[in-house]
Amino acid sequence: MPLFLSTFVNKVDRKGRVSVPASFRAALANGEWPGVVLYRSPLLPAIVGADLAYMERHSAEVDEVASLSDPRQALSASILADSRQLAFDPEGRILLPADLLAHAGIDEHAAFVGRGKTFQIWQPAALEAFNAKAQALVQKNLAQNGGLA
Amino acid sequence: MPLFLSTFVNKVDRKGRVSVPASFRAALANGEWPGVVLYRSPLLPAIVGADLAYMERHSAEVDEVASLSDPRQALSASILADSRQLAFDPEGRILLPADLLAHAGIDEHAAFVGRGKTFQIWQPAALEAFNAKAQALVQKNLAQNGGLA
DNA sequence: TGTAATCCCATTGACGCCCATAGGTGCCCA
DNA sequence: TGGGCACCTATGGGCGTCAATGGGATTACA
Repeated sequence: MPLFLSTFVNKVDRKGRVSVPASFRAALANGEWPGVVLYRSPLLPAIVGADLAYMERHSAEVDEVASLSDPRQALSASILADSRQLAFDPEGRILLPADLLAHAGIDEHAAFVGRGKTFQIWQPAALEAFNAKAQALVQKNLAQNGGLA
Repeated sequence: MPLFLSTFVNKVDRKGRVSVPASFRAALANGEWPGVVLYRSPLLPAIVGADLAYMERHSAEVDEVASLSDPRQALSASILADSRQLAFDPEGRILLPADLLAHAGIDEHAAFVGRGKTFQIWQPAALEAFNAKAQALVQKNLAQNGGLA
């Protein structure tokens, strides 16, 4: 099981290529296949990254019939359909598809954000705004509960 | 076990041929036989694609006697009866039978949709409509549960 | 003998591979 | 303990290869 930590901002070159942070590559390398799976987050303006094993778990949930009635299956199915398998080039880069770039609003730079078993790719400014909101929410919650983190 | 991911739209040429996406061909190649099995989806206006091993699993469910009383067996039996085995041509294309095309309403373009252990072939506009509905269902559910995907 | 399916060849455009450079960091050795 | 060096990561660009597509020719079947 991979573990994605920390945040890295890398450049998107003219061809749409980005270096995947070396530590993320190392986490992905545990699997059999040298690459990553990406799909558009259903709720956020971000791209989600995971390894093949993660997709296989989704695959196990999708069954011949159901799907339409069961929201959980519908989610897994739509993720499978939306995802793409991207291999690393010899330098550890991937080519980001145009529609994924559009979904996240990414142009010059891409921010890789570790989220544990998966990671996300954001447009840096959008990430900053999202983080600020998340911060505020956390602060408010801690104040209410008097918790010390 | 193959893993079909992502969505690809390919052209149907004048002769009724379509290129099967290279990554799907790779997933199918794990099996012994260079081709694919197709049948009409019982629920959706789409064609279902799978490998031979998948059909063998259906075959195992169907018993000489029973069938009609058990809905699951009945489904497997009808799928086996409706399915056909199509070989790739040297370029990796298949010739889509006319009745399958009619069932899915496919004319100019065919959308190959990964669903994990199987895939589907749709008429692109119909797929878009279906995806929109599935999206709405997913959104509603995620919003309610506060999940972050 | 006509219709249809399969094979073969050609084209093109995208993608993956190779090379080269730079900057930064950590390591080794004096 | 300080300096120098080597490696690794991130980046840019040119080129070859393969996937997708079109069309013609040959073969198989009715």
